[in-house]
Amino acid sequence: MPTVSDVARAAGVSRQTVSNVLNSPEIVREETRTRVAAAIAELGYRPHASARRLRTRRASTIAVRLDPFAGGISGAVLDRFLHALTERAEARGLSVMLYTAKDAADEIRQFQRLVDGAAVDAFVLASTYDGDPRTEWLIEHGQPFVTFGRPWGIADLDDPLHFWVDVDGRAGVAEAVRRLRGSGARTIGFLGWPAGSGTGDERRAGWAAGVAEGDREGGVVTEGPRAEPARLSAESEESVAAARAATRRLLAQASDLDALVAVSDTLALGALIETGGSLPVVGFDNTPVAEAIGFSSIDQRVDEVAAAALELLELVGRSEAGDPRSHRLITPEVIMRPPGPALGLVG
Amino acid sequence: MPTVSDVARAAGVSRQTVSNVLNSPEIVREETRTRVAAAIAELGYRPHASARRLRTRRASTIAVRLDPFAGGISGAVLDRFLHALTERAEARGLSVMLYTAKDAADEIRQFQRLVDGAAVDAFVLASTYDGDPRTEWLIEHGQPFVTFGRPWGIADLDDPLHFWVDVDGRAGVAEAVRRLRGSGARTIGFLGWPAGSGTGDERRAGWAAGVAEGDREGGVVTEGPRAEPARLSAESEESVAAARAATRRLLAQASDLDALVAVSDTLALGALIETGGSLPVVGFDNTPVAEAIGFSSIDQRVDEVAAAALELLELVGRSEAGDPRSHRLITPEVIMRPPGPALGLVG
DNA sequence: CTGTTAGCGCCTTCAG
DNA sequence: CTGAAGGCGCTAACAG
Repeated sequence: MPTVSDVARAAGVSRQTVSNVLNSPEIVREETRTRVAAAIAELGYRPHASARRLRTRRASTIAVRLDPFAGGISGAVLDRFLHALTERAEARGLSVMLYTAKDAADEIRQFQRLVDGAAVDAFVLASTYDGDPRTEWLIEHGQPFVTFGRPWGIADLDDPLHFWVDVDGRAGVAEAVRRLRGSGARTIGFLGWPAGSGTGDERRAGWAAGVAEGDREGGVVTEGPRAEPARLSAESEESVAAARAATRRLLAQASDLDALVAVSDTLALGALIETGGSLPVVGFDNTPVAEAIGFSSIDQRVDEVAAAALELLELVGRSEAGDPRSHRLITPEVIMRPPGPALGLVG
Repeated sequence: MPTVSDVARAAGVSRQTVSNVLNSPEIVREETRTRVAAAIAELGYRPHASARRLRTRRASTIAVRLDPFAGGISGAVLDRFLHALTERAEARGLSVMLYTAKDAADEIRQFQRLVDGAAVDAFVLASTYDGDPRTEWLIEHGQPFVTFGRPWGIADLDDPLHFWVDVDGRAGVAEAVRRLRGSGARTIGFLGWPAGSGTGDERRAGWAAGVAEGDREGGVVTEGPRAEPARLSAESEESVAAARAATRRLLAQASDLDALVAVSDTLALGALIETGGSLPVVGFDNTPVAEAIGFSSIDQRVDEVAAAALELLELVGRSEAGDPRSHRLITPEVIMRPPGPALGLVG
């Protein structure tokens, strides 16, 4: 492989000029630049990434953790995010490197390894939780990072050192309720996870807000039964079987249900199976199953998330306290699919 | 960060000795080794990956293409493979780097980029096809690679330069037929892709073999109707809707069907929906959907595939013509799940 | 704008 | 077994 020296010799300039043409072309005279470019093309020169890394002390690589495949229908969201991230990163001249970890402590050891070896110069984390030691470590060690998922500690939400992107589940679910009402549904239930998961609580709040909004519009008093959503909501673990049971409970306590919003496609599927498709159900994540079976779902728009994450990475370190640019909330998209016939569970 | 020189000074040895302790500890005297190790631990020294790469001209990194998310239920298999690969690679001191490509030509450009930049020193390709230009390029340029998927050109199957791992779909489907028969089914149909896809044809062949085997055991003459499988087989595109239509056709021409094997979980799902769960159906890929809904499926054992792929990578270049070690066929696992009630489509 | 000088941290000679 | 040089390919500083 030719090196900068070869190119320099061929173009009749110094090595440094070649380097300039590649890294700061604007400071090189037009004529010289084209001559060098010609030599580069002719020799088929390609910069040697390792050498550049050693010199610049930057890897132009971001690390992403790949969990040991949790399974479940919704596990695929992170994979989709990864696809999107890889594509966007490439466009910015960044590479994506993967690592795995058993737990947070193990992951921190991986941080050490990757940082010390200068293999990587930024991290993208998913699935953050309250008091996450990983973000603490990264902040403490001055490592640039972005999380997909907001920090769930209240005080951290505006931490200018914590750059995050998240999907506004609350807005998404509220919009789904609106859409269901638009197509005639009046009593809309919710199938959620047990309280305590930040994500799930947000989505439930979105449903409650959507229902309250409908009640106001419909002239229902705030104390009325439809404005008290507890009766219309049930909790379930993330499994189809549990979702079926929860749906049964829900129908028992609210036989007037017109439609359901579920916190995940897994739960939505359970509800669909249990009801035989007689009720419109909206899931969350717009997984391949939703598409295959043909039920409505809320898409996280991982593509936007990936783009935002990379934008934020560029700001890391340059942000002031309270800078709103240190985080980004993406509004998901409600994908409505015609109910009933497409499902084929009833007929 | 401390460097080898710092460690050497602290331990009172030369830089080279430190390097030896790290790379070929057996040639260093025990006592020196422990002294150096102590210095390493005390200073918190970590080798600098970029510097090492520059010197050794090896990246210890393998590249994997991440497709722009094809969607579909079965797309997840590659993701699962990626998870497994990352884990296994890490254990061997290798990193996994991702790239994307629009088409084969684009992918070859990526090869160029990654190879010339010395960012990567081996490739793992998935979804190979007959006359794949990618493998040709890699062989021509002496780049180590393994494919997940056998080369579908007949002449290439034993090419000692083409290292591949694949899942034995034929054996898997034959075993599924056997298992269905074991639980009482006598007339077992097949729902496949249109002929021409290597993978699909193999799976169909496995079904035909399994049926013929059952006929022999049952004392049926080879010319009998059950030994002529055409009637029991239908073709469908990879979509739930198409699978439902194909299932209808199949039932029309073979109303005596006891069970079905499908070439994919998508088609299996279509068959299940169409039959309302009244027939046992075995899918392929053991996707989360199969697990969630509870139907049987054939698992590709991506973990074994990943392990085999990495083993093969170590052999690349050292293999002689006809060396059977240049490829590996993994037998998939048939996961039987109790039918009917778990599905909940009927009751 | 261009050229010169000096390493980045490591490992592979080659002598001791 | 250990130590002394040299250089992988690149770019940050400076001097012209």
